[in-house]
Amino acid sequence: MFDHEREVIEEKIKVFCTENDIPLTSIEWKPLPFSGEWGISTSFFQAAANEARSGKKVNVPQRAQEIAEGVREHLGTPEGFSRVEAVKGYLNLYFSTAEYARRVVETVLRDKADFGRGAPKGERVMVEYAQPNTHHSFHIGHYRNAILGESLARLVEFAGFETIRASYPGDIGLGVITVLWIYDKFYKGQEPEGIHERGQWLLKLYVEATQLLEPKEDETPEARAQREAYDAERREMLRKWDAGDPYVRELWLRTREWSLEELRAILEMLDIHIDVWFYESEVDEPAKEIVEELIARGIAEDERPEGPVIVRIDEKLGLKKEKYRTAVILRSDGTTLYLTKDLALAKIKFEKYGVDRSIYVVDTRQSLHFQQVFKILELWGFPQAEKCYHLGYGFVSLPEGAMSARRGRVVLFKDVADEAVRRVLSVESEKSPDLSEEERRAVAQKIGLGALAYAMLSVDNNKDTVFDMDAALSFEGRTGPYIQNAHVRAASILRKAGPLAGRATSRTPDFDYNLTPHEIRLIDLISRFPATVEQAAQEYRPLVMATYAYDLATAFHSFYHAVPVLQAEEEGIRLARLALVAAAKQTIANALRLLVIHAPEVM
RNA sequence: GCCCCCGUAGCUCAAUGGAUAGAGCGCCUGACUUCGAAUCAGUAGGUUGUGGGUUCGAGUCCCGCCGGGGGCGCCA
Repeated sequence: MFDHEREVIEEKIKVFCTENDIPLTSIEWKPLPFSGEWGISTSFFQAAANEARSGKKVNVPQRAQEIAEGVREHLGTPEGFSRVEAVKGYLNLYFSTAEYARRVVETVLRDKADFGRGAPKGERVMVEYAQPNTHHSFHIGHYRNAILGESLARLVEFAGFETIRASYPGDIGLGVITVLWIYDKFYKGQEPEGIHERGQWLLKLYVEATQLLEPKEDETPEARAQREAYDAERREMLRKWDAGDPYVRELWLRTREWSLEELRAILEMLDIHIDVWFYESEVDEPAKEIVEELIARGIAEDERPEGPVIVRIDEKLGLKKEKYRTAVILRSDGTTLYLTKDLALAKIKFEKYGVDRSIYVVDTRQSLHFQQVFKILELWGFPQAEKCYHLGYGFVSLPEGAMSARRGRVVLFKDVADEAVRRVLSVESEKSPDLSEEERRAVAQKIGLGALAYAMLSVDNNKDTVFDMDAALSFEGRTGPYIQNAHVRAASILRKAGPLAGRATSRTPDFDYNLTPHEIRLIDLISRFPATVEQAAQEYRPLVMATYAYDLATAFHSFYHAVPVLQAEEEGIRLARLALVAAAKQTIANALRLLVIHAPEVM
């Protein structure tokens, strides 16, 4: 945000170093650790170390300090800065707060929802997430995936990438057929009312079917014969699906739609809007063609009929140790695999959608799978392969152990969301008694889902988590509602200010009074928002934004308590602080938006 | 056997190779006749699993070891 000032100073530092024969390599700026003042900082350890390496006998920390002092004298006090100091090898430049504060607030109030948006990057990125299997129900693990993917999509989009959101439901496979089988055999014609009821019912059928089809200990010969007969029926159904049997296909499409309806309803609730839907079943045929091409080009080896079609990735790359191993891309019976379909899908993404970089938000347990996909794409000759990225995340387990759809041991997202709303409502009636019933529900949903989203996004993605309802739905401390509350408090002040708020925001007031450290801290954080967006997007890490949003909210809450706004003595100060409150509110809202969390006016 | 991830306060987690390793929860102390207490201010709590190495500087990078989790030719 202060690039120009920085460049001017960098130029001067370079001149000083050249004149004094100091081997400066690069200048890197960091925000000054906050201690009541606000500014930027750089250090000279690198330059001093360079001298040491070139043979001069120097003590690096001492020499760094000498250089810093030299630079300080050379710079004097540049335009726009209040003071410059050299401490322990660091050069610290403190901003003249009045001018900088005004500039920050003015920028935010001018750009509004666009404050922090990066310049167009000229690249198209596709983020693939929301890949639940159909004929199941959406559980809390799927939720982590969806919220992580959506936050990432919003981040890269806001940072300046043209962004396409893709969903890839697994709509076929033995698990799906298992549900079709039991439905057709025992429940034909039944259909619960209600989108979520219907979706969840499919999961119940799956659990029941699994029990019927799983071998038991000490099973009687009759039971065993029964089970094997069931299994034969199931396999026959899979064969029929594969052969395009009209009856099985119709049944499959109809029940699949029940799942997809539920998925769409949940995504809608989460404010997620998918641009492109890929279905596993649709890439099956293209996948087969790809195998032929890879064989023809000598990348894959056909061991049929004795074995499958494979790619010896390590061998092709000339690696001695096993790393990517050998991947099977076609079963010996000619059917495709997960990997085959991902190859086909990647080709479609590159060629049909023209994506330059491709991000896969998928469980970290599949990291070998994706490494294999990316390496095969590379061997195949796609230049985009190096810009493919697997954003893995740790799986979500329950206090009683891993979730298991087969055993029906899952925590459904819908149940958690409902519970979240209930809990918010119970505290809300006392917090804001004036709301209408309708408003109250709408707000409760925003707060409940905000708590949930923040609980997911505030943990580094590669860590496994145990889902704890009480922790995830906590509203106090480092949580979504804490941040939302800062936004609400800002909104409240602006409402109470009446016409004064309009005056404060239409023409940015001056900040030429003695700012408190609370105000400076707040402005400091606001000014860091654009760089934070860039960093989070560059590193594909929503956590960076989650941490920032909390820090910003903390700064606002502290400011709120310590610094009077409407009660400030002079009108000039009132106006300036009102403008600052408006800027803080806007920045909090922008940050929350990137975390897929609503910023309500009241709560 | 090989590969990947993790190990930081009692618990859950942060920390582009930089200044005194930070938050939340929990514990204890204070602050609502005052812009909304889902808040704030403060106390206590650490040999960053361990042994080496690189570096002016290591929680962070490299190597070994210990502990936990995940993955590895026809599941997804």
